[in-house]
Amino acid sequence: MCIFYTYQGLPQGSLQKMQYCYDYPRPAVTTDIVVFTLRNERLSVLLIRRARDPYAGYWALPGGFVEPDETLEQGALRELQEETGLTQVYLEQLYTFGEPQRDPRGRVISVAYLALAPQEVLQPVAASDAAALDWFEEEHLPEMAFDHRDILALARARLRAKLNYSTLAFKLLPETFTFHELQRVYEIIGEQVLDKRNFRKFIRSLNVLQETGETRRNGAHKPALLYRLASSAGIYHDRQGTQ
Amino acid sequence: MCIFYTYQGLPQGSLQKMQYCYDYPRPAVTTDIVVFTLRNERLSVLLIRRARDPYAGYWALPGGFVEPDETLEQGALRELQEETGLTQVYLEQLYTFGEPQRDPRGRVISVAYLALAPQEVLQPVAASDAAALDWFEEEHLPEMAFDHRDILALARARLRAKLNYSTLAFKLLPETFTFHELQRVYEIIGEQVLDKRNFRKFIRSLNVLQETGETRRNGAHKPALLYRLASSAGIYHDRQGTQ
DNA sequence: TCATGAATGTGTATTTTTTACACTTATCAA
DNA sequence: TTGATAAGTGTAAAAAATACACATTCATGA
Repeated sequence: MCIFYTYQGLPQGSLQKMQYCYDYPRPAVTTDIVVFTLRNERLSVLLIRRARDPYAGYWALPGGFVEPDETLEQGALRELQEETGLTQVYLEQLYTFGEPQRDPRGRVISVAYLALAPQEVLQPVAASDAAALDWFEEEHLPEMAFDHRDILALARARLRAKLNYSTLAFKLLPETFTFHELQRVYEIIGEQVLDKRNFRKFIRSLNVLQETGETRRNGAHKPALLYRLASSAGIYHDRQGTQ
Repeated sequence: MCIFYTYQGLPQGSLQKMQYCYDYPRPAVTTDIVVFTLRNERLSVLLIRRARDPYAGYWALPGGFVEPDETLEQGALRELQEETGLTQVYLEQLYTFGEPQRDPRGRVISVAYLALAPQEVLQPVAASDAAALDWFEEEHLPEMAFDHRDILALARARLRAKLNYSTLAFKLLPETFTFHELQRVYEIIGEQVLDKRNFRKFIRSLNVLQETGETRRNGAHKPALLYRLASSAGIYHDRQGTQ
C-alpha cells in the first residue's frame, strides 16, 4: 500500500496534486483537540476561527491531518503547537468520530483528544494570531464547525466523570497550588459547592499530595500552604482506562 | 479530496490497482473487534488465524478496512459479520491505535471495538470456516498478530473496570437468566468470589431487573427465578464515557 | 497597638453504604 | 420418606460519606 507514484506521463499539475495513490479509497485522518483550562474561575475551551469554507467564520477545535510517521498523540501535539503555540499540556485520547458525512469535503475520521493545562502555561496563545484564536466558556460558545460541538460535549462529560477517580483536576493547576485552589477546580468542573473539611479528607485519602513547605500570602488573612502533586502519583486512568 | 481518478494513459494494470489518489499520503483505517463471551465459565475471545503474511499463522482480531459510506461502528459490525457470521452483539468503541509501525505493510490506524455477546448468539461461529476461527481463554492465548495482544489487554481491563458502574455484564447473558448466572459473570470477569446476599442487594440497587415470572428447573433442588434486563435500563456508559 | 475583617485550617457526631455471616425452602432421586 | 443440592432470605458490624462550627493567622486602618 502507501505507494509514492510518479508516473511521468501525467501533466505537471496533476503530478504535484495527486501523488499518493491507493487500491482502495482511504479516509483522511485528523486529530481534534479539546483544550480546557480555567480562566476567571470558569472552564474554558480554546477554539480557532475558520478563515475558509467549509464553515468559514465558524469556530473549530484545533487539530489537523495526521502525518505518516507520527503517532496520533504526536500529531495532536504538533497541530496544537502549530496552531496555538501550546506545548505543555496534558493529553489523553477521547473518542474517534467517523460519521461519513461529518465533513462536507469527504470522508474524514477524527481522533479526538482531551487536553488540560493551567492558565499559566497557556500564555503563548496571546502571542499567536490573536484574531483567530480565543477562549470560550461553556455558556457562551460560538457557532462551531463540523461536529465539534459534539466532541466538546463529550470531552466535558468525560472530564466531569473522571474527576472522582483520577487526578485530572491537578492538570488544570500550576505545579504548586493551595488546597482552596484545588477545591475550586473540583467545584467548577463538578458544578457543585463542596464542604471544605470533607474535601480535604477526600484529597488526603488519594495520597498524592506533597507539601512544598512554602506558603502563599494572599491578603489580610492566614497564608495558605502550598502543595504539589507527588511524583509517585499516577493518573488513575479509567479506574484502571477510557470510557 | 477523495478523488476517483481515471487517467486513461495509465497501463491497464495500474489503472485497476491504483484508482484512488490524494494530494497527501493517507493512512489506511481499519476496525478491530475484541469479541468476548463466556464459554464453560471462562472469559473467551474470538480470534482468526491469518492465512497470509504478514503474521501468517498468527491469530488476529476480526476486523478490516472501513468503507467510504459506513460509520466506524457499521464497519466493525460488517467485518464481524463477514469474517465470523456474528450479527447480534453489543458493541462499544474502545480506543484508537495508531503507532506508525504497528503494521509492517504501512500506516494503518485501527479503531478498536469491544464486543460482548452471550454464547447462545454465537453459534454461527461454528458454522463458519472452522479451521480459521476459534475461541481462546485468557490463559491460553496463541501468538497474536500486530499489536492485537495490546488491544485485547485494554479491552479486558476496560471490561473489568466498567463492571461496577455499567450494565455490561448483562450483555454476556441471554435475554433471561438467573441471579446465580449473573453473579457468575461478575465473579469471572472480576476474578473474585462474591457473597450471594450482598450481590443480590447490589444488583437490586441498580433497579434494572425485571422478573419474568418464569422459573428454571436445574436439578434436584429449588428452581431459580428468571429475570431480564428492564427495557428502561441504559448502559451506564462511562459513569457517563470511555477511558 | 489594638480591633476588625477575611481566608486558612481543624475534629466529631450522624447517616449511609458496604461487608460479613447462617439457616430455611423447594425440588429431585434413591 | 429421606437425603442431597442449589435457591432464597435478614441482620449486625464496620467503613465510608456527610453535616456541621470555631480557632488561627495575617493585613489593614482606626
